[in-house]
Amino acid sequence: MTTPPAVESDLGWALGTVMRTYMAAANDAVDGIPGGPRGYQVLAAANRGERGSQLALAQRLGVDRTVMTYLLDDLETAGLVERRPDPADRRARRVVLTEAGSARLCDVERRLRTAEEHVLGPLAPEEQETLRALLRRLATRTGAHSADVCAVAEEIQKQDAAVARPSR
Amino acid sequence: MTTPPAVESDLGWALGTVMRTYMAAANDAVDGIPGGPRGYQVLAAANRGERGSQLALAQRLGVDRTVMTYLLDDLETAGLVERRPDPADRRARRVVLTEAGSARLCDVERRLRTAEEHVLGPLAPEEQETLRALLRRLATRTGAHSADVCAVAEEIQKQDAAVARPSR
DNA sequence: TATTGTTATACTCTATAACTATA
DNA sequence: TATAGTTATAGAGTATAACAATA
Repeated sequence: MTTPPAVESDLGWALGTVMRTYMAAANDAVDGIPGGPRGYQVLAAANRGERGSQLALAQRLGVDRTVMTYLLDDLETAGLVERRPDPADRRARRVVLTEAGSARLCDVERRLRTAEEHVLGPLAPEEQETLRALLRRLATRTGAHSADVCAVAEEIQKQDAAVARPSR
Repeated sequence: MTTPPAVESDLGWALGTVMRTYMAAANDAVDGIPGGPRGYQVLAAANRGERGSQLALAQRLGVDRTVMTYLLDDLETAGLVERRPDPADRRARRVVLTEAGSARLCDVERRLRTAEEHVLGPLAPEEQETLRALLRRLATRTGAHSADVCAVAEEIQKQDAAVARPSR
């Protein structure tokens, strides 16, 4: 009835707050890049030579494929990327970095490193590395089979049933 | 010129991916609550008895104060909270939980715990606790003086100058 | 004059559906 | 028939500005 034991790890609030702080810093760092942080991530993917389709790229960034079209339109207009026909599949396009895009990416990555250091600033260096590693593992794992939402829903319903039965 | 050393800790991508995964699970868990995850956080704040203004609450959640109005409208319509006049300041309103709101909050918190466990599932128990602790510290710290964006911008400009000078 | 909260309006972002061209 | 990509339209979410009440 009083304050409950400590339900308050409040992962949601912490994640959201850190995310907002990071987004504010990142938005500042990628200022001028069409599409903001996402535009940067497209540039980074193109630089890595990831030759997946636009669809695959969109899924990795967690956006709709139509959004990717607009994003690439803007990046192409800005002269940072080019869409070239894929010789293997004439439906698909390959996204490649222009020289200007490459230079811009290099510049932005430096700014982003600075921004990240500020966001993680409150933690000790080894703690920063721990956090990065944990988040990275979580992201790659959950990214792999991202449709576990169904499993969660099922388990919740099971619990609902279990709770509804005895205590009422 | 080749792949750079390892700029690829890619904090931004990892944070974004984990955030999306969590949001998907949380949206499911708070299904039915007006305003979704934010509605829940308002309930949780009200339950804690945080008697700050709507404005303060909005800032904590990182939303505009006008959004808070709509959010509270919906929560009040659903009979989960009430707006009562603040005796100390007749401009302000106090947000208090109704009995139904309290019950609903209890239910949702159980669902959220389950969802969180699934999101953090890929990590070992002690790693989960480490991640929670690190995020919490980061959130409270950065939340405290959240306007450090200016400091970041300044430092970036300094670096821009330093980079532009010698290598060009 | 500054601040809390509300309302109305406008804008941005995103998804939906329909279309073209390839496979 | 199914898929990659584009386009147009509609919708949700959000911010902006103007307002009333109070400090």
